[in-house]
Amino acid sequence: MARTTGSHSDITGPRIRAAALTLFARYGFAAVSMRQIAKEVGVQAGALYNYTPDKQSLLVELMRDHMVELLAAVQDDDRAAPVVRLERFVRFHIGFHHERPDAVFIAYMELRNLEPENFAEIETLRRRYEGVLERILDAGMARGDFAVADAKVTTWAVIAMLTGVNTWFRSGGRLSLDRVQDQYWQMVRRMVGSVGGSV
Amino acid sequence: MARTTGSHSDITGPRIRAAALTLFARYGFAAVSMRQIAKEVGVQAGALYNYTPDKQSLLVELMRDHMVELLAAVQDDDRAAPVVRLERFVRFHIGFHHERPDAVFIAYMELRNLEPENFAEIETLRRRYEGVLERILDAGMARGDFAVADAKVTTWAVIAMLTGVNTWFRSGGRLSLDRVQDQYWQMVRRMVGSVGGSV
DNA sequence: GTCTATATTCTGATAGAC
DNA sequence: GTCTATCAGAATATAGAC
Repeated sequence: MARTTGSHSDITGPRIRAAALTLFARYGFAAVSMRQIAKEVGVQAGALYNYTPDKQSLLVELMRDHMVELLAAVQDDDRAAPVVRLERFVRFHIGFHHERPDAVFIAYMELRNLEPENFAEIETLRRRYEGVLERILDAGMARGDFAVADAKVTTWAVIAMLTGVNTWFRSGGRLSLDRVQDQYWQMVRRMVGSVGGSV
Repeated sequence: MARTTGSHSDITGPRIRAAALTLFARYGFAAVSMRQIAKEVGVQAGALYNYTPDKQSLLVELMRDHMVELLAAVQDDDRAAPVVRLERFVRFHIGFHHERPDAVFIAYMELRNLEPENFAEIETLRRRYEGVLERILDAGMARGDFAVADAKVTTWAVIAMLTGVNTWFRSGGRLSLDRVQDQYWQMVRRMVGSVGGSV
């Protein structure tokens, strides 16, 4: 039996977050007003404050959820060969980020709008994600599969390159997502000095 | 002889642009008020409007100046070997962007705050810069020096990777700028399938 | 839980004195 | 060219009715 009255705490909360995600991504956190979010959801501005203490909390929750989801999904298996782990990481990063462009955009662009303690929290999560790739590179170097000058620099280079896909790739264009993942994997494989085609 | 009165049109204008650059980069265009800019310069808010018709013009002028400077500085010589041109491009991009982090940040982050015709103008300039790299890759493929699956995709991948340096590199840290340029050049050279060390 | 109404502060931009 | 003063509107957040 559906609810019958004006009580919608189970549905309004998610809708507020969804509206904030879309609007923050399109116009930027500072440019979006609480009234705009409320209008998108179909409630009055005052009603938002039943779900979030303030605008800043709305932003940091979106960013934290995104980073936590990312970390839960990445699933690196350190028993596999480094080159296999690296290929999985490259394809995963492109695919995961492609599915949530708004969250990715916010997570990378709105860091400067976070208050210091919130910034520190999100940065810790980001560094943890970077650590996944760095450990793969370290493992490959230890086995002699990769020839990388600096694992940290290479980590940043690879992640910047992969995240950049979101700025130009759109489904239905000249290239399929699979093909894009193939091309980036080829580039990354070469970058780390793993020229062999085998495992 | 120095000027003696309250007339400072030759100095206030640049100071306004400098203040806007710093503040927009730090807090974001939408989050910065004209009063904040005026305070940084040391004038009242109304005085700003002797130098700019509105806030939007201030933003687009900063972005246009940056892109025009970038295009004037890139200087590709198509008589040189593609691998030489590519190395110069990589080192140039990192060096140029390192010297003006605020302008780079604004040019990449505030596109969504541009009105449509301003956005179109800046995008044209950006595509022109990307074209410089794309032509280098095309030339290298035509000569068989590079083995690149897709020149456009590779262009975007390389530029994203190189621009990403600004997010982590700071002078005086573990690595010198020269060393960073060396490492990125090695990665790019491998990415495009140019494994030989000679010209 | 949502509403209306409002307190308070800030916004971009303009007018007119000097 | 810069100032003070101001307009008209929008911002975040809160109070209290229902």
